[in-house]
Amino acid sequence: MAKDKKLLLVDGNSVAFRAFFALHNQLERFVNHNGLHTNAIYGFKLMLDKILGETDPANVLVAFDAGKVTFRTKKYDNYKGGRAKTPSELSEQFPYIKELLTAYGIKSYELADYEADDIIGTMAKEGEANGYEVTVVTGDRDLTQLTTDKTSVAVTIKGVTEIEKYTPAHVIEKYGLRPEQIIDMKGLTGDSSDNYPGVTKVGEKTALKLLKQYETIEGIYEHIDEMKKSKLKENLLADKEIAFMCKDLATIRTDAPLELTLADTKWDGAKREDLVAFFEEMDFKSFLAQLNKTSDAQNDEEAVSKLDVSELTADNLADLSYTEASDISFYLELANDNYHTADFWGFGLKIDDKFYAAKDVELLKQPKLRQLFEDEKYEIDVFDGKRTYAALNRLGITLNNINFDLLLVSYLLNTSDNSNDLGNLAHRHDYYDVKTDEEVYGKGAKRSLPAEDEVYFEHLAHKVKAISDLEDDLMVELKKNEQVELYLQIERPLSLVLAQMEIAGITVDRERLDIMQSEFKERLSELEQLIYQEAGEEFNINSPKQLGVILFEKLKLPVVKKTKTGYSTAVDVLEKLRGMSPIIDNILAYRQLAKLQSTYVEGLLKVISTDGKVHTRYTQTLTATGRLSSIDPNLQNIPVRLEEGRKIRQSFVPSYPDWEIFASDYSQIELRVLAHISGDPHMQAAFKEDSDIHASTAMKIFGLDDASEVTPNMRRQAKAVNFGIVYGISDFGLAQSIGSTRKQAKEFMQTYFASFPGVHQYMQDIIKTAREKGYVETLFHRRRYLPDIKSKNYNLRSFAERTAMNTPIQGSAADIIKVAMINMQTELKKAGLKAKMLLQVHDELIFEAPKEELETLKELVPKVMDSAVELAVPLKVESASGKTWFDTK
DNA sequence: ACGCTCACG
DNA sequence: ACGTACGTGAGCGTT
Repeated sequence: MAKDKKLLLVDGNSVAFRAFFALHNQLERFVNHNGLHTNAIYGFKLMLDKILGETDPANVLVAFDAGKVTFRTKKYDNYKGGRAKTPSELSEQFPYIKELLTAYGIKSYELADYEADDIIGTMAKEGEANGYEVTVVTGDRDLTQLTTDKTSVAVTIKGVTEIEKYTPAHVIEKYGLRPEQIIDMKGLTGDSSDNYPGVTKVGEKTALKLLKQYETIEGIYEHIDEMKKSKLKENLLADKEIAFMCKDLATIRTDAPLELTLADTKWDGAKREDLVAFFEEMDFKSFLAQLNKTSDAQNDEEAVSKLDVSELTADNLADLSYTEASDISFYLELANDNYHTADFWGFGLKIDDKFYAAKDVELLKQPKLRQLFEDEKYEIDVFDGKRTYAALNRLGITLNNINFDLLLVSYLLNTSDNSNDLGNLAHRHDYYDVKTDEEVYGKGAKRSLPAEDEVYFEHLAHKVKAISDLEDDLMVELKKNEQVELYLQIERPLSLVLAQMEIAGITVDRERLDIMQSEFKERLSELEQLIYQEAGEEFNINSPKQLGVILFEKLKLPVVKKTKTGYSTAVDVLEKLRGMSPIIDNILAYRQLAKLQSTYVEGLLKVISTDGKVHTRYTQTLTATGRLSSIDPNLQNIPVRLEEGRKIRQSFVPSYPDWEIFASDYSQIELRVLAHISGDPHMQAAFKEDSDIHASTAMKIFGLDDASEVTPNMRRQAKAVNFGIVYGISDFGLAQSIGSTRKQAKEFMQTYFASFPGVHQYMQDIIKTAREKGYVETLFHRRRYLPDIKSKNYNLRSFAERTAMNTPIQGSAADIIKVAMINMQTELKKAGLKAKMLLQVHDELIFEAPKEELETLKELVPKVMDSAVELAVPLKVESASGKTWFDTK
C-alpha cells in the first residue's frame, strides 16, 4: 500500500540541542558502557518516534549544519558570534545521532556553506512542488516563516515530545504577522541569539506597527518620506542598510544547491536488527525491551508468551514432585487488597520449569503442598511475602522460608516507584512477559476473575514466572547498591514481624466508642444549631465551599488565604479570624469534633473484626524514606495532641483481663541520628550529657551561658529550629512555624549554623552528594533517588535539596526502629513471654502483656530498642504502661 | 478522581 | 521573582 505523499523534514541540530537540554538534569544517568553521554540521542529518539507516529511520512530527511562557516558569516562577520560553545557532552553525541538515523533508515544531510534551515527550506519547496504535504520539525521558531497551506512547522516547546504545530493561520494568530513577514520582523528587530542588531530602538511593538501599515521592509522604505519627522524615522534612515542585511540573514534559502533530490529521502521504515544493535551499543534497555515487546505482539497478537500450565486438583496432586526442586515461586491470588479478609481466588506455582495453577486454595492444606511451605528446606520466591504469609496463616499454613520477595526488592532498588502490582513492577524492570492485574481482572468494582480458567491460569503462571525470571537480575542490582544486607537482615525478616503484628491485631472497646459516638452526636448538633443561628441560615458546615460563602461573603470577614478553588477555611486561617465573630470558635469546635466522630469513632467502629480487634496493614513498600505506613485502619495517626481526641485511645485495650498496654518510644531519635551522621561535636555533647536538647539549642542560638536563662518562649523557638533542621530548613518555613518574619528566621538559621558547624557542613555535603550521585542514602544504605536536584526549576530543586537533607535522617531513624522490631520479636520468643508487639508508630512500639510481665518488659524493651544500633550518641527510650493506650503516658 | 482539611510522627 | 518546611492516610464534598 502506497503511503500518502507526506514529507518530514527535521532540523537535526536544533532538535538535538533541545533534547540535550531537556534531559540535561539527567546527564549523568545517560552514560553508556563506553562513557558516552546519551541523553540527546535518547531524547532525539523519543521525538523521532512521536513525530513518525503522528505523520507516517513516505519521505524523511534530517538536515544538519555543516560547520561554523556559512554564506551568512561571509556576509556578516558577527553572525552567531558570541554564542556559547556547544558543550562537549553534546557534540560527542552528534555522530551517534546520525547512526541512530541510519538505523532508522532515515537520510541525513548537510551542505557546506549552508545551515540546516536552508536545506529544509529548499527541500520543503521541492516537496510542495511535487504535491507533498510537508512537516518541518525544529526547536527554532524562526522556521515558522516556512509555513504555507502545504507546509506546517512543528516547534518543540517543552521537553522533547511536546510540540506546537504552526500553520499560517496559527502564525498570524500568535505573532500578528503572516509567515512571510517574519523575516521583515527580524530585519527590524534583529536577533540577539544569532547576534545581528536590527534597527536601533525598534523592538517587537514598533516593528509590528510598522509592518501592519507597510507590510514589508521594502514597503517601509518606499513610504519613508511620508513619515512625520521622528526619532523612529531617523533611526530607520540611519540603519537602512542594516535592516536589509538583517532581513537577508533571517531569510531561509529555498534554492540551496542540494546534491540530493526528493527521491533520495524515501523512507521504508527502520530495520529491526540495526535498531537492536544501536540500542545495545547505547545501553538503551527500555527501547530494547520495547522492541521485543512489539515484535512479540506482532508475532502472535499477544503481549505475553504462551505457557504450559497444569491445573492442580485433588486427584493429580499426588503426582506433583519437588523434592529436588531448586526454583520454587508461588503467588497467592486474592479478591482484593485486604488480605486479612479477602476471598481466596487461587494460586500459581512454579517448580523449576513447570507451571501449576488452581482456584481451590483448600489444596494448599493437603500435606503435599503444605510441606512445601512449612518445611524450611524449601526456599520460596514470592511477590509480597507479608501478604502471602498473612493470607496463608488464615488457612492454617505457616510460610517458613521466603527467599526472594520481588515486591520488597523492587522497592529497595527504588523507593520512589511503589506500585503494588506485579505486572507494573515487572514492566519497570523491562520485563514484559506478564500482564498487569488490571489488564486481566479489570479495575475497581469491576475487578473479577476472567471468564475462562485458561486465561486466569496463564496469568498466574506468568506471575510466578516473572518472580523467578527477575530474581537473579534484581539481586545483582541489590548487590551493586550494597543493599543485600538491608534486604536480608532488615526488610525480609521485618515483613514477617509485621505480618505477625497485623495478625495479632489490637482489641478495641466497642462500648467505649459507642458512648463517645452518642456524646459527640449531641454536642455536634448543639454546635450545628449555634452556627446556623450565627450564620442566619442552614448550610453544610463540612463544605469548605459553602462555609467560605458564609464567612467571607455573608459575614464579610477578611480573606486571609485562598486556595486554588476558592477561600481557604483551614485552621490557621480561622485562628486569625477569632474574635471577629463568635461563629469562628464554634466552627473550630465543630471541625475538631466532626473529625473525631467521622474518622476515629465511626471509622474505627466500621473496621472492627468479629474477633473484636482491628487488623491494620502496614505498607512496607510505600514511603520514599523507608518509614512504614498503616492503612485500613491507619493506626499511626490516632489523636494524642489534644486531650479531647486523646480519649479515643481509651478504646484501645488489651485482649485479656489482667493484661495491660505497654508502650516505649525513642526520645528525639531524629535529632540523635542527625548528631551522629553530622558528627557535630556540640550536638553530640548535648545528647551525651542527656540535656534537654531544645533548651540547649536555645542557649546556643540566644547566646546564653546558663540553662536557667532559657525562657519557655526561647525553648519553643529553638524547638521549631530543630524541627526545621530535620526537615531541611528554609527561612520561609521556619518563619511560618514560629510566626516571625523571614528575616528573623534567617538570622536564627545563621546563628544555629554558626553554633553547630558540623550540622551546617552536613547539609552542604549531603546536597553535594545528591548532585553527584543522584541519590542519598540512610545508615543502612536505603536509597532515595533525587533527579530534581539538578532541575533548573527553583521549586523542584529546592524541594529536592530539602529532601536530600531530611531523608537520611528520617530514613535512618526508620531503619533503626525496624532493627529494634526484629530483635524485639526474637527476644520475646526467646524469653518465652506472652507479651505481644502490636503497633509501630514511627518512633514507638506498643505491646499488650500480662501484668506479671510488665516488670520484665520495662527492662527488656528499652534495652532492645536502644541497642538496635550503635551511634556516636546514646539512644534514649521512654516507657509507660496502663489499662488502655490512653493510659500509657 | 481530586482537592481540602486534619489526624499522626 | 518565585513560593516552599519532611513523611504519611482518611473522610468529605465537589467534579
